[in-house]
Amino acid sequence: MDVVSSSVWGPEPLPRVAAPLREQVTDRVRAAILDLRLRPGERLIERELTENLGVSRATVREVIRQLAAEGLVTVVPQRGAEVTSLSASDAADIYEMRASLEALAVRRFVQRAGEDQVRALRAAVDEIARSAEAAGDHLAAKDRFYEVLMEGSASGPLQQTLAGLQARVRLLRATSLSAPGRPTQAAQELSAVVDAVEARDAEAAADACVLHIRNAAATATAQLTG
Amino acid sequence: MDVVSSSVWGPEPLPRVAAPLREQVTDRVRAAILDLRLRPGERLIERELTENLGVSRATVREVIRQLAAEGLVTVVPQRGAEVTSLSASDAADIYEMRASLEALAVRRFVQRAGEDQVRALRAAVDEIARSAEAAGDHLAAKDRFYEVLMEGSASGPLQQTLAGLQARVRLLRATSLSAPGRPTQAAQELSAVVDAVEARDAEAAADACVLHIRNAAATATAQLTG
DNA sequence: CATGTCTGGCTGTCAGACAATCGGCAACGT
DNA sequence: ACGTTGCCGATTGTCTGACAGCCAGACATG
Repeated sequence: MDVVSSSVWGPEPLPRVAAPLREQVTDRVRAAILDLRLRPGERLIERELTENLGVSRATVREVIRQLAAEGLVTVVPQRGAEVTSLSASDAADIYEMRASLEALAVRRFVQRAGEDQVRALRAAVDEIARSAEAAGDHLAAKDRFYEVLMEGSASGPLQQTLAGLQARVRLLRATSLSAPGRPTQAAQELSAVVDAVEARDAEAAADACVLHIRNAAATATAQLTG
Repeated sequence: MDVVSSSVWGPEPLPRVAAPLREQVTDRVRAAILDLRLRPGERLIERELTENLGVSRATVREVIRQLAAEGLVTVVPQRGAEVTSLSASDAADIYEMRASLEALAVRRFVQRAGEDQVRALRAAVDEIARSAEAAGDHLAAKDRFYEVLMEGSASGPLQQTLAGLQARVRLLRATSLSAPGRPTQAAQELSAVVDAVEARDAEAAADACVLHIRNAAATATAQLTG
């Protein structure tokens, strides 16, 4: 057998150490939007970005196109880009899609994930519960949960789409979500999902997942329309 | 009342006569990909595009980012863009997502569409059946069907996502899909969907829709793996 | 035959420039 | 005082030209 084969160097074509500048910039701006350092409705002026990021306008424009395609910014012709602010009906759309697609992802997780991945999922949900009581980093905990879920279930297109939906949901946090007591309830709902996963019951897991997102959507839209 | 109000100029904010150059170019390239004049795997060289389309490289690059985000082209760092060629598992992913999301759209169509829209849907499916027998323009007929469906059901994000999935499915046509007799069967399946819609039975319609896409996926993957 | 080396073809990124367009503001006439 | 009109600055849309860096394949070499 060839000396340079197998998994000596790790599989696959090298993690591409130095990402293209354009992607680094994209990540930074996306992070700024998701952290609400750039608030929905706020305009993104090309010249400002070139200055603050130290890249040329051409690069900035490519980045904006990228984020626009992800739905995080909206470009108004002849006026430029601004951080997307979602309408109530957009929000409803997004939550419905998430319900459908995450149910799909969960079903797959049940079918394809190994024991260790299930344990990791349980650990993640425990972490969420803990951060719901004490004031831990709730956000990071939830991210961790979805990270495990995705790794064990989604490939390619599904993962990409779900990531996009998650990101859009975060935009809604601008209008402060999470009613009192919601975090704890959310943790319980997710725990129910993992219960079903551990029992290897795909349909029950999917249903629990749908329920969770429906509830999340309910409190969200309550805030939006209220 | 204001002289310049009402429907003298037609309603709504003007169909935007002159779209930004970048969008015209995007549409053209996308069309070329969807018509398979650019085949999956084919490289898109920036200089060639600038010459053939008569626009600058900067513009071409923005267009490429856009199409990359839509999943129609894949950019390999330091090598450039090529028309996406889908793996079997990608295809499976996409069909599963379509099943989930179109079921969603159909449910909504039942709830929200008016009688005239239901009639339009029936007309569209009849047209598909006709073009399945005689060698009519099968493609256009199916497009028409989805056009009606989308108009009556989807708003914003859902519509955009589904359009993206449809487009990706078309990429698979490169590896010639449609087994013998498939078009006729597809027409029957879609007819079943409309039957349920006419009966205003949302769940039945959604189920019929899922069935249709599962069958489409089956013949598609049969071709891909075989 | 295996190993270096070179070179052309592209991409990644930049700077600078110019026209077209939008939005607001101020001058204007009534 | 108030609605119009016309102008100006701020920004986007697009083009040109340039240069470094990377990749693959041709070529030369031992």
